[in-house]
Amino acid sequence: MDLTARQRRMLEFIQRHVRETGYPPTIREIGQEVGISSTSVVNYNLNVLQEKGYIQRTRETSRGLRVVAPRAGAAWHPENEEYLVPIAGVIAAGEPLRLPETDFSITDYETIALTRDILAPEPDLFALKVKGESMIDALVNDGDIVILRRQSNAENGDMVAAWLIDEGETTLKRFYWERETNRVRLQPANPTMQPIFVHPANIEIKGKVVAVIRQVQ
Amino acid sequence: MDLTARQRRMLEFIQRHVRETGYPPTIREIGQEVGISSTSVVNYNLNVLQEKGYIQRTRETSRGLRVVAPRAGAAWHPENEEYLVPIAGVIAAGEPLRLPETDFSITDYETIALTRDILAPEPDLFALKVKGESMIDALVNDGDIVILRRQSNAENGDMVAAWLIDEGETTLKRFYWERETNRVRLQPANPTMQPIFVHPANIEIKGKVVAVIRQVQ
DNA sequence: CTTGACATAGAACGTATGTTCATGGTATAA
DNA sequence: TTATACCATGAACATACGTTCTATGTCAAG
Repeated sequence: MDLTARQRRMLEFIQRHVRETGYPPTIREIGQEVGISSTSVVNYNLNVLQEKGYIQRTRETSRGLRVVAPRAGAAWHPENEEYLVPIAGVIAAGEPLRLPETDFSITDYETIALTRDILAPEPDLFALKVKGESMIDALVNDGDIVILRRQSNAENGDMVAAWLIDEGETTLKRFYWERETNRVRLQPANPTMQPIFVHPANIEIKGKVVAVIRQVQ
Repeated sequence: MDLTARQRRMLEFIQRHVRETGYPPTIREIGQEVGISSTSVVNYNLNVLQEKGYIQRTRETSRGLRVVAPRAGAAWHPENEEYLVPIAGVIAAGEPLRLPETDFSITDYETIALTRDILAPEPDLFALKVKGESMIDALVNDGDIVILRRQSNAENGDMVAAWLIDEGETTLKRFYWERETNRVRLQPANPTMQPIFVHPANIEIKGKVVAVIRQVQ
């Protein structure tokens, strides 16, 4: 499912052209940029890009192109600065955090649009809606939306969404591995609250929190 | 510098078309949408729109259109979903909240771009950066960005930014006026914390909190 | 070697689409 | 009234642009 160098250049040029002019390039413009003299070759490669899911085409329509989600996670709207993050589900203290095994694409989920001012776009972003008031110690309340980067490990100080296996609990805390005692300290964001300590084998990290959005009332 | 109803519909259709398909419409597509049978009329009105600064055109280019900002200082660019909110300053417990007397424009301040998914755009929105950990009872921490609507009154249940005159303190709390005792209860968002009670004359409401954005780490 | 899948080139074709022109209606001001 | 600016119509035209067809080259599998 990989792209050839040519196809990658074509894809990047299409995105750049849309960003700079406001409309997609023609077959001939793409050919000129990438160094293809034949329109049929460009057309052929555009069809390949479409089959691989990178673009959508509209038949017999000039500039009938659009770049769609190139891969799972965050996806750009080429025409503007904002981008989409899939809302993968709900996070609640008592429930396991069930995420799709494979990469999930924005086409399968509700999404929330973010801007670069809020968070730099990157692959593997997803969002969760908070249910219940159990995350208040992380300064996160019912209804808040947390944006996470999918990863299964963490560095000290990261705010992570983790599943505590023995307790059967999902939690949002700052992660600190204490080497000397080989235990993990999970520190609430609220400095007035006490940390909890768990064994490294008892924790399953689901992702790193990179932003929180609260819509008041 | 005003637009006719037709021109406004054309502009809106162009924006919608770009948003939905990824490329601008043709002259004929615009005509069909707006109810103009003649391509020259559409062309004529497109030129008017261009002269008035609402769009840019590229000659002899199919779909060579782009919607641009209708005028400098406008709060949002019609071609994308995002819009700008001025960051008016800093909010901290110990400091008075000094806001400009007159309406302030985004040209005079740093801004943060938001999307409609986060908050519906409206006039009189502004943002404040939180300094210090004194607002933790409102589930707002150092570095968070709160989005407010400028208003000097509040309804019961609103989360407001208020200045407590006697105490010389700024605070973020939910506002409840208790008619029987004629006092105002300011309720922390964190349900484990206790409310405070103030006399109505002792409170100066600066705005209503409509969203909170946290960039973690 | 032959076969077939894949990538490329060039040219011819049809149509989608912007441009232009001749014409006319409706206002408002002189 | 006449003049003028503005807004609209429909048709003809030129070309920008997607589609298709034939031909060629490469490479791995049989």
